[in-house]
Order: sequence, then structure tokens, then C-alpha cells
Amino acid sequence: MTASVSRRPTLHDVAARAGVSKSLASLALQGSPKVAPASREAILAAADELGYRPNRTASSLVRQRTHTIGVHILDLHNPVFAEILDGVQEAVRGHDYSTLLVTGNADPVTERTEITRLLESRVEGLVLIAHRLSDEDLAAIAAEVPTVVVTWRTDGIPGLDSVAGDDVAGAQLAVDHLVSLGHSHIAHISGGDNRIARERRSGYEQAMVAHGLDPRVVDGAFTEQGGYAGAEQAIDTGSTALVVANDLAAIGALAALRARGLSVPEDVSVVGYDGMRLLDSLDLTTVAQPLADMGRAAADLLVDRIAQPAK
Amino acid sequence: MTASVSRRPTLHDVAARAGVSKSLASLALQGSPKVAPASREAILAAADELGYRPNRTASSLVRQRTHTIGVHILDLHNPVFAEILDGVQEAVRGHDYSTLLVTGNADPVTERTEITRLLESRVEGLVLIAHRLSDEDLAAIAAEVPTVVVTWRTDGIPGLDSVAGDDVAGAQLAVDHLVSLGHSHIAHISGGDNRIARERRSGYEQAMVAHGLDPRVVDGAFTEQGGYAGAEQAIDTGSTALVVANDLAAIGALAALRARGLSVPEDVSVVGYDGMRLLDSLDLTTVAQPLADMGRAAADLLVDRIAQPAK
DNA sequence: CGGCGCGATTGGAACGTTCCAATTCTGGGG
DNA sequence: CCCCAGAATTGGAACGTTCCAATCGCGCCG
Repeated sequence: MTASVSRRPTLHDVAARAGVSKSLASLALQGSPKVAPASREAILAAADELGYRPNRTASSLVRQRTHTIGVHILDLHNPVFAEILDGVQEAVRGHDYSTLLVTGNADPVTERTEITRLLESRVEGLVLIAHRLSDEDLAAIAAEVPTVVVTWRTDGIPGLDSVAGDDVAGAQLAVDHLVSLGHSHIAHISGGDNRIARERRSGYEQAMVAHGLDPRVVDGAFTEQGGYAGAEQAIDTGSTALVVANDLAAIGALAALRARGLSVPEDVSVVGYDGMRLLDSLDLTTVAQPLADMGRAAADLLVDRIAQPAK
Repeated sequence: MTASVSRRPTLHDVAARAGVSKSLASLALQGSPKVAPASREAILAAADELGYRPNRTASSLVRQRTHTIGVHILDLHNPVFAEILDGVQEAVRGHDYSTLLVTGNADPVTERTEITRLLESRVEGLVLIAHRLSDEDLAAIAAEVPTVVVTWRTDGIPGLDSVAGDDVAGAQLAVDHLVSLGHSHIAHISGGDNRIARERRSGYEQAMVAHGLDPRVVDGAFTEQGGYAGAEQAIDTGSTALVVANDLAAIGALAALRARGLSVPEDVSVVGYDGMRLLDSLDLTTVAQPLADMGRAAADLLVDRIAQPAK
């Protein structure tokens, strides 16, 4: 007889209904070939009738595997990260893992708790699509579980890999492009004080110097507001072209220019950075990064690393 | 002595190192007040030294709770969903749940597998931020676990709540706005053949008729491409204003207009739908929805529902 | 006709927790 | 000095699986 009013049916219930032992039921549900066809059928039918749903927590407890990798995304609002995630998911589904997604909303504290949660759920690997962790935290995490960071280049932490574009070269490309259009008053709207922003800025500066031009950098941020404010300032100093730290900021810059009655690209040229698909629709050029590829590469790297934790 | 080379330390290891029983160690780590201070200290120290990390799968197996709600997002690329998620996360963290995020990438099949995965992980509730499930699937899921759908209005399925804006009224608002600006040739670029698109379209049509104007609808989609194509067609028929099915499509429309040398809002007015923050930067008007609020409401509803599964 | 082999099936231990009931320890009151 | 209350601690069962070793059933060979 079925127990109380309602309770999730367990393997035991299925076995009882099919008139076999729970062991055999388990075997059948896993599709083992050593189950007699008749039994298999009875078991599958029983499972179906009861609406049986295997309990993953129990299962991953006994086999010491979760077949799950954790993914942390810095900021869901930036479509760039979504694109990276696409690549990760695709690669991960190829091997037989599934992903658990988590976001810290750009707040370091919730970021840590969320990642802790993943660790407690025993994910077998971790992909960090950008993060705000300290190097110590990062090292501690990488020591526990194979980890790969996308977007940041991070060296010298054992057990940790990273996948990143060459931001210095990318920014140089942007400058080269503008110079080839005939610009010489090219300003850079920076992305603030973080690793990536610094690299892009440095690429910009190097390229400007290489072309014999005067670098002019104004402060900004990786947000629309940052781009807006930066653009206003840059225009005041008479720039005719802008290299903006990322695409979101470039959109902000676009708005600022528009507000001043300047049109793009006729009056001012703007180059963003990241390759947001959205920008195809606007008249913005961007330094495209192979985002999905980066995600794919990260996932592949991670899976390898899980398979054998050698360097 | 510590076991083999390396293995995740368990509660048992911690207890052994602290010289107490695993029961006491468990108590101490949960912060129970009935543990003698000296023992507590020893246990905490041992846990720290070993790098002990509680195993959530084991824990949720024995207490029959996971303290987790599952969230499914239709499409990470649409920032609108991210905004809804913000609200969900915030509300959920208020009660003591955490979220597991999953995305089907707008593909019904992976969508189902991912949700299945959440169910197997025994999430206590489900928030679906848009979805492509059939009504049967939806009903089956809602029968298993409290579920709330955001964005769609869905009635008549037991155990399922929904949170949605009034799309009909919203579209009417858009038309009213354009009429008040003096427009009479107002076209609608639709969002395709789905529930939301139909409602917005119907709101548009009702409002046009109410104003004694001729509705003209062109086919589109909830994407930039859809907006682009739709706008081209609408312009050919001489419209001076566009009500676009959503913001992403509105951005596409903007691009199409720009390509034809038309400027917004001087030559053509465009109203989008959703309230993407990005649009503040462009010259687009949008029917803003209280996205974060909707997410918050959904989560609150869900938590209530979990607490007591009455209607 | 007895045993052997093999396919099918089963019981039970194990995974890492939580928590209940039972046990030990402490000191103070009679 | 004994007893007892209450605090502190402990053993062990339970959660729902998986999987190993052991058992069962049965047809076939010698």
C-alpha cells in the first residue's frame, strides 16, 4: 500500500509497485542491459504511473560525482557575458555535464556566498565569467576545485586556468582603424580602475604613441553612464574620434553625442569594445571578441582539467 | 590519522581532529547553543584547519529541504529578463532561499531538460521567467512543485501563479502617446505569433480603432532582425510612427530608419516596449514595465505558496 | 539425474549529513 | 555521602540512491 497522503515516490515505491527489488529498479532506470525485458517494462511503467522523479541529491551522494559545473556571471545585464555563457553551455553539454548558474550582481559579498554555495553543492569545476574576488579567495577556490576564469588573464595560481582576449592588441586595433579613417584627435574613455580597463587603456596609449599622436584619456566606466560622462568631456576637448572601453559605455557615449547634436559617424567616430551584437544595429564599430569561442574554450579546458588534474 | 592522500574532509574528520563525536561537531557547526564553548572552539578550529566544506547534498537529503528555488530564464541576451531576475534574487534572499539559475536558450527541448534537472535537484519552487512549454508540460510541473510564471498570464492551471503586466493596456498607452504627439499614420511591428505579441497587438488595434485610425500591422519578431525588417516595410507604407513589440526590436527598427536616412524622433517616432534601461541612452520611448517589481512579486508569491500550498 | 554455468535478481553496505533518544558528566542540596 | 537535575555529549537510525557480492532459477551437458 502506498504510504501517507502524498510524498514524493521513491525508488522503493517504484520497485514495490513493479514487484521487484529496489536494486533491480535502479538498474532498469539506468538502462542496464542485464535486466530482463519483462522486468524492465514493468519497472518503467510503474515509474511512469507514480510520476517517479529520481532524487539527484541522493544519487550524487553515493556515486561521488555530480556531473555539474558551476558558472558564475558577474553581471547579467551585460549581454557580452550571455554570449560567453552560450559557448560554455554548448561545450559543457557536449561532455556530459550540466551547468549551475549563479550571479553575484557585481557585489563581492554575494559573489562569495554564491560561489560557496556552488562549492557546497559539490560542482566538479567552476567557470568564472568575470569576478571581483581577491587573489587569495581565488587561490583558495582554485585549490578546492578546477577553475577557469574567462575575461581576466590570471597567472601564477595553481589549479587555475584563464581564457582572455588580448586587450592591449585589441585597443591598438581600434586606434589603427581610426587613424586609417584620417582621425588624429582620438580620445579614450577608460573603463575605470580594473585590470581589463588598464590593459585596454595601455593598448590605446601605445598605439597613439606609435602613430606619433597625443594620447588623451578621460575617466569613464564600463557602464552607459560612464560612457555618457566621458564622451561629454572628450568632446569638450575637441576630439573627433573615441575609443571607448566597452560597448555599453559606447552606447552611453552615443547618447551624449546625440544630445549635443553630433551625429555618428559623420561628426564623430566611435569604436567600442566587446562585440555586442546589439551594436550592429547602431552605427557603432566595435572590437569584436570571439565571445562564444572563449566560453567554449573555457569549458573544454575545464573538462580536461577535471579529467586529469595535471597541468 | 588522516585517511589517504587527499579526500574531501567530512564531518567525521573534523570531529576526530577535535576529539568529539560527529554529532557534536554537527551541532557546533550549526551554531547550536547547547555546545560547550570549549568544544565549539575546538570544532571550529578543526574545521578551519582541514578546510572543511559541508556537503549540501548530504544535508538536504536528510532534512527534506533544499532551501533552493529554481529559476528558468528564456533568454539571457535580453536584458529585460536580467532585470526581472534582479527582483527575484533580492526577494528570495530576503527569505532564506537561494536560487539556481538555468536557461534553455529559447530551445524548448533543452528548456525541458534543464527544468527537469532542477526538479531532480529538488528545488522547492520554480520561477519561470518566460518559457516555451506546452500547457500540459506546465501543468505537470506545477503539480510537482509550486511554480510561478513571470511575463505570461496563465490561468486555470492548479498550483500555478503568474505575474504579468497588462500588455493590452500598455500597447494602448503607446498609441495614445503617439496620437498626442499629432501622429495619425501609426504602424505596429508585431512580435510574432505568441501570447504576449498577440496581446500587445490587440491593445494597439483597439487603441487605433478608439482613435478612429486605421490599424496597420506588419510582421516582426522580438528580435533586432525582426524590428529591422518590420520597420523597412512600415516605412514603405508611409507611416510616421511605430509601435514596436519590444525594445530589442525597437533598436532594430532604429537601425533600419537610420539606414534610410530618417532620424528619430524628428522624422519618425518610435515607441518600444519593456523598459530596457539601454533605451534611455538612445532616443527611444518605451512602455516601461516595473520589471524588478514583477520579479520581486513573483518570488514573494512563490515563497508564500511554498509555506502553505493553499490557493 | 546431478551438477555447472550463466543470466536475472536481491540484500545490504555505503555516501555525509541531521536529529532523536539515550548516556555520561557536573555540581549542589539534602 | 548519595541522589538528582540539568547540561553536555554520544550512538545510531534515517534520508534515497548505487553497486558489490551473494543468491536464485533454470536449461544443458555429460
